[in-house]
Amino acid sequence: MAAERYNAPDRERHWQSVWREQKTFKTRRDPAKPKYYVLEMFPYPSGRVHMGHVRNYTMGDVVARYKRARGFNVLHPMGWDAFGLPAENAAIERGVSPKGWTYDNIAAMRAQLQSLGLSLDWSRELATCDESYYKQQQRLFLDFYEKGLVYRKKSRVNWDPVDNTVLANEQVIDGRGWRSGALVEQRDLEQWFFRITDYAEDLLAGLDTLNRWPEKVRLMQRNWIGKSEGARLRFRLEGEALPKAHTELEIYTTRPDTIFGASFLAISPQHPLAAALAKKNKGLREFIAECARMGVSQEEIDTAEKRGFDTGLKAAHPFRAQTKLPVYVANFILMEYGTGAIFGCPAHDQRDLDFANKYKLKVKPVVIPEGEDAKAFKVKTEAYTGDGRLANSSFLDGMSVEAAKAEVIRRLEAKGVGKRETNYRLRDWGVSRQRYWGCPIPIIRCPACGVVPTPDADLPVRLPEDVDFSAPGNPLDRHPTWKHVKCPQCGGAAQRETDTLDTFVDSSWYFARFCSPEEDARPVDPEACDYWLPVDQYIGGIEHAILHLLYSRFFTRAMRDCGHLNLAEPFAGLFTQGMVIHETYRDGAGKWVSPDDVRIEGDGPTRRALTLDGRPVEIGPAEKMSKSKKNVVDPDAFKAHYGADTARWFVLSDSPPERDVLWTDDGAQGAWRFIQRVWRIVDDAAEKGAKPGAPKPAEFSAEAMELRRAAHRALDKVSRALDSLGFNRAIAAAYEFANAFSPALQGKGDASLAFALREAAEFLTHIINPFMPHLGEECWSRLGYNTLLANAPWPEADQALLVDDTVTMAVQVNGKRRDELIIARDATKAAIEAEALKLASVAKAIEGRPVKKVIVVPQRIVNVVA
RNA sequence: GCCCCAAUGGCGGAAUCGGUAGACGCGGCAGACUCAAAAUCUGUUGCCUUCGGGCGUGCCUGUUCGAGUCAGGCUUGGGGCACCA
Repeated sequence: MAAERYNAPDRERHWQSVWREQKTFKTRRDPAKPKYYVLEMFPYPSGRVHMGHVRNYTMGDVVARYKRARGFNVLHPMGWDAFGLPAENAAIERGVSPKGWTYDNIAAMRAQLQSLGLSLDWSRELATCDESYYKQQQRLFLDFYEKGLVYRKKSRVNWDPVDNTVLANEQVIDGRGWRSGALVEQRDLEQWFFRITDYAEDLLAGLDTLNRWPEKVRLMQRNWIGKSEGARLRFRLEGEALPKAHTELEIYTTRPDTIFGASFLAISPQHPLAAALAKKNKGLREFIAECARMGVSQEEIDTAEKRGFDTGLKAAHPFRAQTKLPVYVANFILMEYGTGAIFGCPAHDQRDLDFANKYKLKVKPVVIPEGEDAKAFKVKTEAYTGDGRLANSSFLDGMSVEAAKAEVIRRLEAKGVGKRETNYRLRDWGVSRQRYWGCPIPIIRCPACGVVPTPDADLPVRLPEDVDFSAPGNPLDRHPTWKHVKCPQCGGAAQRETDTLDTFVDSSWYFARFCSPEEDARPVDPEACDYWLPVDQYIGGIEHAILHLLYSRFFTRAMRDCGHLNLAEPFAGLFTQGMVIHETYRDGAGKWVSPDDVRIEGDGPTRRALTLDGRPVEIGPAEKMSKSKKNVVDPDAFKAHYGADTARWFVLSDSPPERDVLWTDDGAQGAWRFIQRVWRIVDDAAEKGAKPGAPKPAEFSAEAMELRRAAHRALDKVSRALDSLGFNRAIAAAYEFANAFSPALQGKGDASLAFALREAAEFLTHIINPFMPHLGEECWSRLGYNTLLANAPWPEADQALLVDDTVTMAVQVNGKRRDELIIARDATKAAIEAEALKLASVAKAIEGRPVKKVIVVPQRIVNVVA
């Protein structure tokens, strides 16, 4: 009887309802089983699931289902990164409430994700905008405050004039806001900060332990933390204009060895000394104002000239008091790094050299490259930053750079004018946002008592829902009553903090909350976290390599230090997945055209695209699917026709998961054909094969043996591929295995073949199941089981069946392949050599020359050297 | 400018250790089934060739019996950081 076509959409609805009714994926703590926590970065509830989501969540689901079959107690939860600007923009543009808009989107996306058949424990679902979630986040904020990890300071901030909010340094990309793309301005504002810099060294050292993270991400974090080792030292200042409070100037350098090459000092325009001097110096005032106007865009920084203003002050060299160095205010010195002041050594630093050349300052080489003469070595326009020997440097002469650094620091410390210091590029994390749709900062400011934490009994500090978005700025600040409260300490009139927390705070601990989402008395249940954490496999986009992953690492440490958790690193394994891309199309007028409105004709060089009514379309490069370029394939429409399994299978086939995958209609068709093929194979094998639990025959026919070998080999290959997240390789092995069924299904086998057919069909079902779980259940059922495949253990491959009795070895002559040799697996080297030399093809290639040597690598290769 | 990664047929990509390059998929070609189409199945598919063979993993050197894989030097593409002292 011919199999009916597999009706994917229908069967998928069926199996999803079975899983839901049986609560198949509800997870409980079970100390008897090894745990495995697999997590995909939770989505922002934009309202629609796109193919990128499908790929991301399918990867996690394959891992979750595979580990589950392998006997692990798997935690695989889902939630929503639900605070953020789009909800406010929707409120402004369409007059809807941010809360209503967000929860509607969540409902829509939940339904879409559920139709993908993901093995998620939906009972743990959370949204960061849930009161139950942000209540705990407010507790954490206050715990951090208590612990000294939160502080308030007036600071120069990155202000996004489009989104009307402050951005963290991490959120400024090329001088523009990461969301709005607007040119970022500098403003002075009172802001809340997390002391992430307290953990700079620990965050850096911890990277070395993360051996299941991509090296690329670790490197990016290492660079971001930006450790540099050097020295801080004080110069005595003199000069008529010298303000009383500034008789000394502290600078930071990573090259203390070049101290004798110093020819000037330079301070930032924002340095307190500059401000003090400017009070009595109009020219300097103007210079500083000019520097402040300088843009922060990439282009402006690149083209900006090194400029300085001579303050007239002189600084005494710490080791040569008679040497007086001029002190400049210079536009290239950052107040935020080191001490906001440097000594300039033009010979060995390019910026210092450019500056010195402009202002005709001395350029004295003090590090001489190997093989150069100290007297003859000159630096003109290229600074020498390499290694060498010290010269023109008093007590340092002849030393290596390393030795000189140590010696200078030793002497500075002995004189009490300097010390060794390590600096980090990493700055504290500014978390205040002047926005409505975020977690309120649970702080009250009282004119009498100052900063007062909101008492625990008053948490959560709820967001008011009667807010007005008609004017720009923060609706919380404008709200008639919300911010007015009584001071919890003195009872007097006080005000709430009206800023909300950066949404990156929300995503910095959600992975821990998933371990005990019902917990109300505290942010997390430490016992639950001890069992589930760390996340064993975290999966998400490379775009979070720095921000989210660094913040989460910081949060885990801070939570540990507040007694909530017992670990430092939240994510033991990290995988960054590639995007789903699609060709782009444009019509004659240059307008983007959707793939749905394009017909492709021809192939290779003659391949061309036309609109449905026959007008020519230009084919552009494959790019990330985006609405603006119209190159999107809608998962819902695709699923309705081909089912979720087809989409799941296709987005993981072809390309390695860390790389982009190109969506093509032909490729998707291929996945669809394969689903039908698996169904036919299993249906056929269920018909012709043995019944479930049939005894294993004592003898197998050659045909049966071949199928069994293919089955066990495929199982082994897929298992190993999945262990290393090689989804595309696992899929290739599945295809290869499916190809092996043909001979067995065509012939009229004996009982041993019937057994082999059942075994192979079961293996195929197990193998495809993590990718196509609905088809998996359908096949499992067709094979005669009334249990769920989702609960069935992964089969074990029989090692004895993985190897053949004979092997095919390549035979080379002088490194060139000339022939093959089929020989017993356990043949001795001598036997292999003898057989190889008997080959006519070998004799021919040798052309009568004497054989000098024969290299035999058993089971692999023979190389005859003549 | 500094740092990192990649490059394999018409296309996406395979190739635990240095050991038969091109698994698997897509596309192409040929055939079977069919009145025909769809669907399915079978075979074939790196390039050149005087049919002996020759050449092939971005380019050039090197190490080795043997290099996609290791080393040195380039080229091109992608990514990260960037006035960080």
